[in-house]
Amino acid sequence: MTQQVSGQTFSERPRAAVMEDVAARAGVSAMTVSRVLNTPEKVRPDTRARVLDAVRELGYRPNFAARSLVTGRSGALGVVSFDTTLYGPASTLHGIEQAARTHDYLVTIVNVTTLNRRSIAEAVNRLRFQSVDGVVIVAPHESAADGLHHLPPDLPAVVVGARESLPVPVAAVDQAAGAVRATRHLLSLGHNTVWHLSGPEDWIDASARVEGWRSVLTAEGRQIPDPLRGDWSARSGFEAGRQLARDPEVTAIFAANDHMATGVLRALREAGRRVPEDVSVVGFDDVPEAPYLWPPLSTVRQNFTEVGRLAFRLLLERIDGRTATPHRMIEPELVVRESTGARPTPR
Amino acid sequence: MTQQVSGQTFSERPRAAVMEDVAARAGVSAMTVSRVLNTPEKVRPDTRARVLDAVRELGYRPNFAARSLVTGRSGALGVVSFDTTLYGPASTLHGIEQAARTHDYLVTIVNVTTLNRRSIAEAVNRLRFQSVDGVVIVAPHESAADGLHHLPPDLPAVVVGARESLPVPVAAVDQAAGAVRATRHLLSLGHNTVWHLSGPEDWIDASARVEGWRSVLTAEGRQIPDPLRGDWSARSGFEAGRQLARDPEVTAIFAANDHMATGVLRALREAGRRVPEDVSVVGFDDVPEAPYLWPPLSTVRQNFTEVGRLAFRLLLERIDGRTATPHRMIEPELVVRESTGARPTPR
DNA sequence: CCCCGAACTGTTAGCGCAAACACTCGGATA
DNA sequence: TATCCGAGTGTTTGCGCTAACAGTTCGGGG
Repeated sequence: MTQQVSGQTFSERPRAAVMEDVAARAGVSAMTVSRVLNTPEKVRPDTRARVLDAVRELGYRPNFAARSLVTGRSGALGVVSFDTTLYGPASTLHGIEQAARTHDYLVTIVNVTTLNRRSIAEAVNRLRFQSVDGVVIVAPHESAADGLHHLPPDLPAVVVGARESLPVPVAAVDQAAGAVRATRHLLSLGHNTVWHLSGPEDWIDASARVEGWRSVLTAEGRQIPDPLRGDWSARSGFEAGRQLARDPEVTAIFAANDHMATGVLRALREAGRRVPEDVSVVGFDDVPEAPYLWPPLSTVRQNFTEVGRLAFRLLLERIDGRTATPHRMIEPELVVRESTGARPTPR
Repeated sequence: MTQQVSGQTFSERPRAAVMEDVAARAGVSAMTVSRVLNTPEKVRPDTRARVLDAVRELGYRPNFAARSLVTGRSGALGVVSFDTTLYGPASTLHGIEQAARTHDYLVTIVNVTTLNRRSIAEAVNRLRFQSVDGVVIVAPHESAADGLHHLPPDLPAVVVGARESLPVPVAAVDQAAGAVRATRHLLSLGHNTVWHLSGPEDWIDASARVEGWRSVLTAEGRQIPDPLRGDWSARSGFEAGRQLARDPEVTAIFAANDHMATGVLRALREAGRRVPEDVSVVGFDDVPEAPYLWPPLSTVRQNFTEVGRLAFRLLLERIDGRTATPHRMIEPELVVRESTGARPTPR
């Protein structure tokens, strides 16, 4: 059955080696090869060596589909995320992937455009049928909660960034604590109160930051201005900033993320209000460019990479059947730069 | 084994339905179910409807592992990327994932910390081990070229952002063309020449932008200043900006990305040089916050999402055995905002 | 010297699906 | 009327692997 001219009819290359080929070459049964690969300690050292030689010589790689069909395991993890172009989710994903890689897991991602019960179920199902061993769900929206309460009970899952206690472990940054730090910092500089530009309504991080900010003002007996609402974008920060710039009472602004703070900075400039001489501004996230804005932005740093690592650790505990820590918080850190200063002395 | 009320979202059933269950419910054989799913036109409409009803009622989803075992396909794609927290790679990944999802492909990612022959081979092998149907390699480094020339010939692959012609299809943005546009724009505003802050040495995008910039200056017979070198970060932009601010000759700066441009803007401010009255600045990328910097940054927009989509399309052609377009360029677009203006009239 | 169990290796079966082939049946064809 | 045809469906088989169980070997205790 010689192959003649090209024709590309059938690959002239011999088929990829399968377990049986390795077994034949090593003079053992396929089962022994399987054992060498999965439970090497149960095979006599010299047999093991012979098998491993054969594996190497044939360039054998086990067929993932076959293994996964019979074991129900895949060595892959699923990540359901909302929008991986945002700085936070992208960094979290990166942290998860990094941790997974060092433990020989692969990461499969599914982005969803909306977070609700149906979209989460659908994404999880897609992953489940790819036989992932577990899923991490990055769910920064309040509206995701419903979906998170109805995850399939037999699939190890971990949630990143959810608020309340769930039937699954949660890894999150303590948003409220970050907001508390930002607000206290501004008050400590002498400002009478702090205006807040919050994130969009449905976001957990946004409302947690509002709560942290409000709690400090309440505790200190300060006036609590109505928070303005943005959508995380620099554009919305700019618009809110224009509004705030008009009010001479405003001397301290806490923006719920750095991009909005960027817009606020610009709006203040354009309105002729100097930062930090006239108005102090604090952001949230500590995006890489924050130190190089003008002026360098004081902000609250969230260690997303750490969150990703934590999420992976929790998931691994789940997969291995160890009882997992139910809820773990990572503390954010206030980073003071030059966008915050003492309250201007009233003339 | 009665089902309780249940919110249809996930089956409480101990075992998920398999094809045989669907077949039994529809009163047909498993093979017919398989045909309904794969080649519906070969099944009589009423039979097809009965089967689809059964599929819906049982919440049946085919088992990927089993299908993949028999077809040799997995419905998963691999993406090898360098650093998915950078804006460009993250957006590209997002574009790939989006395109893949609409075609019912899943995306598995592997990040590498360095791009060389070994790391690429290693990443590709990990993916291959998972039986991905093909891989997209996002390889923005010159040093990746070696690895890209030695990809396994039997695995469909596509490269994003490589420069030269490779044995595999390439999807890329025409970086040089973008640089040409930015440089021409500045010259057309009356500047005598344009200073360039480039990206790090090993990056293809960086050197392509240098070439585009240099070619325009050469063609127009302008003085060609030594380009400064940054590392994409706002920090490096800031440092370069301080240096440039000292030289009164400098009236036009083309920074190789927006983050560096952000740093340049700040350095110029601090040195008391106004933008755009004294110095014009152009960036590259059009990051979301670019319109909200102060002043709004003129820049070159790269449509990363489109690149991702293109890469997926090329890969799909490869997988399906159609002859793929070897090299496809996407044109970047100059976006003029307020950081560029006429050359200051020399006193 | 035999029996027994631990350590190792082999055999059988089947995971869920689709390719290949076999069958059925009604209508068109000669 | 006998035959063919082909659309529609069923049956068999095996993809490559591992779980479960069945042998085999070997050394030590009775």
